[in-house]
Amino acid sequence: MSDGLRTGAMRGDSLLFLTDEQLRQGIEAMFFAYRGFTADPDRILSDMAYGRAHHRALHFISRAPGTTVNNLLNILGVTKQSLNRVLRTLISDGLVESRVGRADKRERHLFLTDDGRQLEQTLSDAQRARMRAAYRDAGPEAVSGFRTVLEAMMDPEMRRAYTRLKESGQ
Amino acid sequence: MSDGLRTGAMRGDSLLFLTDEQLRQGIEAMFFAYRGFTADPDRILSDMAYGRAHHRALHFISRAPGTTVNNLLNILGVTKQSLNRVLRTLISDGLVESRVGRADKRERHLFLTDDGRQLEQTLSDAQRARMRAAYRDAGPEAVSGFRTVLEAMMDPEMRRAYTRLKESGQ
DNA sequence: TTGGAATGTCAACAACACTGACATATACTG
DNA sequence: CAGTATATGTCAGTGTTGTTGACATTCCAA
Repeated sequence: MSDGLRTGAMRGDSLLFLTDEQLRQGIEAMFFAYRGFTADPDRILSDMAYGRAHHRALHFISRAPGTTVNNLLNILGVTKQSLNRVLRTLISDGLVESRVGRADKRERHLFLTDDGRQLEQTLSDAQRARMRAAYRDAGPEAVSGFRTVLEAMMDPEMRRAYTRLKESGQ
Repeated sequence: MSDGLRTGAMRGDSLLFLTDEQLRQGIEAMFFAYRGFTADPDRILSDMAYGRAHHRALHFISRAPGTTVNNLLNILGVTKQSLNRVLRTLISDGLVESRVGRADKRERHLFLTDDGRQLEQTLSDAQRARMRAAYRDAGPEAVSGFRTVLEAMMDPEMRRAYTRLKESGQ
């Protein structure tokens, strides 16, 4: 790696980072890192009757309280049948509340209950702890590059969803 | 948290990248990017009787021909029973060859057949194309940061496996 | 040589995704 | 108002991929 390159440097030596070998290393890095990324919440959830799908639902409901089922569907990229199975258990277990829409009564708006918030917090804390350690080790410039590449890797539609969430957040 | 900073780069403005909001954005970026990361091979595989697990097996056998089942197990992080199901179909479909070990007859060494190599290539090409586009858009410095953060996010054991592969590669 | 460890296989089950079909309530439109 | 579209929920069936448990084979060391 190393490489100063960049500005006047995109010729000759450069583009080395686009070799098949470099790309393959990136692919493997994504694979191994994603395993770490999900490991901690998975461990916590394995003791309960929940799985990764429940975590994802809790995360995005927490992030966008009042979101509709349809919106959540699009963000998660699963079918309504699949999401419904997850939501049903979360609602009946009292972690998520579903309120009929005021403007459009067909819609259901989703909120976390106190219990839901608490579980989400537990999972989130575990995942953030790993993220924080990685960020700290890598430093701010690496983090910036990390986010840039991830964003470039998304499907355009998901990039829009991501950007929307990001802007609503801060 | 906080902690002994770093060196030149961490003063004043800094540590902003460690706020919960920043971490959450990183988490979401990982989620959405991973979807993109797997989307292209998944699309190709959905027409066949194979899935993502088959792709992973093909990838790592291609990367380390002659690897044993046990070694593959550790890299993939699944149980031997789970891997075995995948390998069985790949072998019976003539994409992977399993040879009994010479030194230790308990071991099976795995190799891709010509057909296996061809499918692996097809999947790999699709995945690399997206990776290449993302890398190109982001630039070499961002790529360097990307890899640094991913590496820091891995479990130590996986980081070792990753490093070993990386060094065997180039 | 015998017992334990390593390796791999088979069977059964669970989680979570998918498709397809259909029901219900509500909203919109001509 | 009638008819169509939308949002949600549900049932049934299927596929992939993970899990445990049980077991056979092979190797190695006491």
